[in-house]
Amino acid sequence: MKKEAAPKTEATPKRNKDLFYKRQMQIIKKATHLFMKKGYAQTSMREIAKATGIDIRNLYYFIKNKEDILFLVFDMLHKPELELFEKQGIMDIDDPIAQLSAAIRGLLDAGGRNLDDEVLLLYRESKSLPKRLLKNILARESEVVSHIETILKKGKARKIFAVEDTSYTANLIVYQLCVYPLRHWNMKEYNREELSDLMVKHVLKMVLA
Amino acid sequence: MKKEAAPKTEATPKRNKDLFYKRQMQIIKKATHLFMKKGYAQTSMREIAKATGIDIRNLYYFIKNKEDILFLVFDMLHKPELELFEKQGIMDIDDPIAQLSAAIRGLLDAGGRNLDDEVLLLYRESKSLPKRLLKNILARESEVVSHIETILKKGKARKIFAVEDTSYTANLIVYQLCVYPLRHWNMKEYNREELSDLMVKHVLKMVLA
DNA sequence: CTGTAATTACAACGATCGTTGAATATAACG
DNA sequence: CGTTATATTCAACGATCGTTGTAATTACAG
Repeated sequence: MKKEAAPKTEATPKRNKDLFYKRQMQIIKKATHLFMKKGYAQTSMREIAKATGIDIRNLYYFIKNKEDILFLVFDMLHKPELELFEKQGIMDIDDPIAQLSAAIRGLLDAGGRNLDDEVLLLYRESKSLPKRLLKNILARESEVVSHIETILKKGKARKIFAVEDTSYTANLIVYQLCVYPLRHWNMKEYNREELSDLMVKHVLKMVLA
Repeated sequence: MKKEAAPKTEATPKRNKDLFYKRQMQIIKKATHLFMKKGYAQTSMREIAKATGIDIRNLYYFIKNKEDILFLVFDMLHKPELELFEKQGIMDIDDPIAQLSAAIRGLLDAGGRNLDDEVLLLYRESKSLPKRLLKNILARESEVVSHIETILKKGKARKIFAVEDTSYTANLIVYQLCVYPLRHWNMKEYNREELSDLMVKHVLKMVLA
């Protein structure tokens, strides 16, 4: 409402960066947990301060403001998903079926056991971010979708997959990975591994020629 | 935090009920619009008052408190979905394929053009409801899932559908109906009708033997 | 017309929110 | 050691939040 500055935290210490970013990460992690549990708007800065053991006024030395925390949280949550495609060798797998399966399993395990509520957080709190930052976040997610679409196109070209609209289906696949966090109330019966298998099967049935 | 009373609005006028519920509905509709646009926590009672033209203190004559409004909003949004199965003849269709297709198209058109953001609201703000009310809301949604599962089971018995876990797939189908509202940023290319067709095709491909 | 119930008009409460500045202590460098 | 950069300690601000009670007014019943 008041200022709309850069997402960067104002203080940029030149020496001993480690400690600064360590504290920042400490804040982000605690905030993530609180945001997931109570929601962004329902979590006060005082709660974050208490959870981290850092005084409220001190908090503002490490982060710019509350919105900045939310942005940093999203930033952290999406990192593993992108690294999956960039650093790990998924895009190098030749067989489209094996590649798609690996991508799905990889994305499901990307955030460890966290992914569950993390994605929910993204969908839930995206309206709390200013448009500029939201676009930044969503652009990252679009990258993931693009990677999936690339796999689909290759499979389609080899006549292994039969998908009408690769963009739509890629979106649907990424979207499906969040069924559990978003609909946990109806799906308590499955554990992570069962769910992985079910998803791979469903997706393959959906795209196979 | 303070009281946890019944979800019913305290005042129950005996005569001239119409006007009372008319005002209540007026509040709910405006609130729905505000909640969808800004989010529940970010919408103040004063904004609702201003939007309806009713004084803040008078608002509390028609509704119990802010949470009550959110509950009534959800209550209103889910009504068309349930009526689709109960009042309309979808459950009477014999052919599972035609029945499933009709159910999907019906659910997509249930809320008219509203459905889009309405579902987003449910997923986004469910944590703002106390557990008791949340369970009530989710139970309604489970009814929809149950109806879908019934259709799937019939098709499976007739060997028209091939689904491993009807419960999971039913959840997945209902879930898929909300792709657009939840991922609108990536899917601006499709209009409602195109999306209807795509969904029916995808779902059928997913369940057909 | 009279009495009763439904609605509106009206202001103030305590609580909590996000945010800020200055003075002091600690650690790193020459 | 002395200087400089980094980190911690501390209290108070204005703003907005959700909520409440009572008295005056309207609409309807007999």
